Amino acid sequence: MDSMGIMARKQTAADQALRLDNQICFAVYSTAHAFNRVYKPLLDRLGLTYPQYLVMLALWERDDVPVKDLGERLFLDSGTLTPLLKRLEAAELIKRTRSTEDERVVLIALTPQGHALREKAKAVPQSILAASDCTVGELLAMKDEIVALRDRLNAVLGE
Amino acid sequence: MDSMGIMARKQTAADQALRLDNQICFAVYSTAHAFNRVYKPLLDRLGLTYPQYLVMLALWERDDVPVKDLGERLFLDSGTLTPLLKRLEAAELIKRTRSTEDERVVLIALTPQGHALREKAKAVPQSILAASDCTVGELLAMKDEIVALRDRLNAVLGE
DNA sequence: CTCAATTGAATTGTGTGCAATATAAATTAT
DNA sequence: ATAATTTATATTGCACACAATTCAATTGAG
Repeated sequence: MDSMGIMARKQTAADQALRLDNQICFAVYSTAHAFNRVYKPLLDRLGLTYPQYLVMLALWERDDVPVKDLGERLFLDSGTLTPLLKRLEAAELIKRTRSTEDERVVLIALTPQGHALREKAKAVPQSILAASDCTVGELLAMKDEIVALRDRLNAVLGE
Repeated sequence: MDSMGIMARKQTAADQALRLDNQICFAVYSTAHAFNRVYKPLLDRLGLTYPQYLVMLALWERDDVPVKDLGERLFLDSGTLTPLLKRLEAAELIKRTRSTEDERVVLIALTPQGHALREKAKAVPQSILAASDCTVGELLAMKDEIVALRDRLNAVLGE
């Protein structure tokens, strides 16, 4: 109790930094969850989870790619992607085939159903935009800032 | 192939919105993971995972609270918190006791070790700040924007 | 006062996320 | 050409995250 009294008198910068409200990181973390919850009912209709949706977005842009490529684009590793991709294959949205050129490589290709799902997915971003209650311009500006932050963090991780 | 040719000619707004790079949501999602990876080595020294660290931050601010309270502050439910809190109890950082007033309520209190860990944790925010390579002002501004977005998303979820 | 409805935690089941390890294929170095 | 190293994916184990369910305790309407 004595030390608490002393602490209360000198609130250091370190103390302030430990406040939950001050942490950008918690802001990002909790916003990611909020997005996930908004996406859930929309993606349920497509039979996808949010990470699966991200994989499909990546594949709709470029198809017939190694797992490695997908991992680099989504910042995910094989421990995450392998089971996820097996579920997408079980749902017959993708096909996994080992490359003949390099037997280590597994190529991910969309099935006709996988391609077709893109049309149903087109409605999703609009609903998200509505839920965010922002203009496209505001969201894009914020996105650019966040991506810049992410890239700096990833740069530190790569030594 | 024919339909692809037609698609290429008329790139609609819906097509653009499905691009991975354009999704603020992916920006938030991937930044949360990047933060997690930066935090990992720092929190390993405290013996905490990132969600456990968030719980400790919350408890360092206010102690002796029901699980429900923690859940509301962190946007997490009992399915996530119950096992996490059991691990913190096993690590002797917190104590879980059923309230005598309302037997349904489980109160979470810090142990002396739990309180003590706060001192070691003070170094963490500084390291994160350094990794983010931003000024405090920039981070706070970005944090406020992201929190505003999160709150709007959560508002939609609450009907 | 009583019994149905509500509430707070815990449990169960599914799906990430990642570290650590394993394995097989390809590359390089000798 | 063969051993050592590197590379791409898979596996295992642990820790979230959340929907759905369960269960006990409390509240509230009649």
